[in-house]
Amino acid sequence: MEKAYHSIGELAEATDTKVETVRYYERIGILPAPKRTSGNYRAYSAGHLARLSFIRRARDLGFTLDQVRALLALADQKKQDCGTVDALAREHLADIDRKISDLKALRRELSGLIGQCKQGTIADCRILSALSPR
Amino acid sequence: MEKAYHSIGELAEATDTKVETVRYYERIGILPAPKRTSGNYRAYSAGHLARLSFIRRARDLGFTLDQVRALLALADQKKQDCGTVDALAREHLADIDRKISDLKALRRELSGLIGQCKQGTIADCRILSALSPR
DNA sequence: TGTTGACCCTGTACCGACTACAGGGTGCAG
DNA sequence: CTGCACCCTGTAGTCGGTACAGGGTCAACA
Repeated sequence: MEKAYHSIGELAEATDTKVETVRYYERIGILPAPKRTSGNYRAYSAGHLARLSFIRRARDLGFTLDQVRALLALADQKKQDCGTVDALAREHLADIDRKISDLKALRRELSGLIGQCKQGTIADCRILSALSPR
Repeated sequence: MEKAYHSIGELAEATDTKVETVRYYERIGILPAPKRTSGNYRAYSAGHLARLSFIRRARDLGFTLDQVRALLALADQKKQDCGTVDALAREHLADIDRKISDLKALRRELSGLIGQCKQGTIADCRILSALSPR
């Protein structure tokens, strides 16, 4: 049988989170405060583990904590249609696409600059002049 | 003839920066404090404009303020070989490549989830279950 | 039984790179 | 001379944590 409760350290390790971060999530109200042991240690249930896993995974996917809050709120009130969730994800995908194309533009620009300074002095460094006011 | 001095608002507009950000740059010592008018307004020279343009452009390209500081220090002490600058840029390019591939992986994952929830209820939403503990 | 040492507690301050006021002063046009 | 846009300083807030300081708890081992 599974252990009924987990310490904060176990929870943190299981979800690849720092202990301080778990406490931070509790403080900002995204992870409910668990029961305490007689020694005042936090005692987390499987539900806490599930919720923290959800939060971490969504964070890994780049959702902000506010978006995670929204997703959790939706998940909590079941029986609604999940178009809202889909819309949230689509919006997020559009953000990601924007970032990717920005980074690609940046990459092109920067890689064009590299390797042009092999023996020059700062005075005629192409990277610095590319960054200088046009 | 060009105007000799610029107000903080003009400088900000010319470099697409917020006025508060310009003051912030001065406070952290990356943009030198300009002369003041009799009314205690900041009066920026063309040199300030050039330096701020440099900072903003480097920031747009994703350099941190610390990296910008390093670039400015190099640019200031001319006549050195610019291999250092080149190395800094190469390092940065590697960062960009990492970011791009991370985002692409994320994109794949997220776009696989989207569009699977057309008529379901939250109870069987694939996005939510993909986020739930495995 | 006593003492290590790993873990836990609270509270607060800090990070980067800004952003947003509050509460006041300046400068110019009508 | 009044109104308004702009400027000043100083401080606090944003996001998502991270890093202590200064203590308490617990289990194992001598």
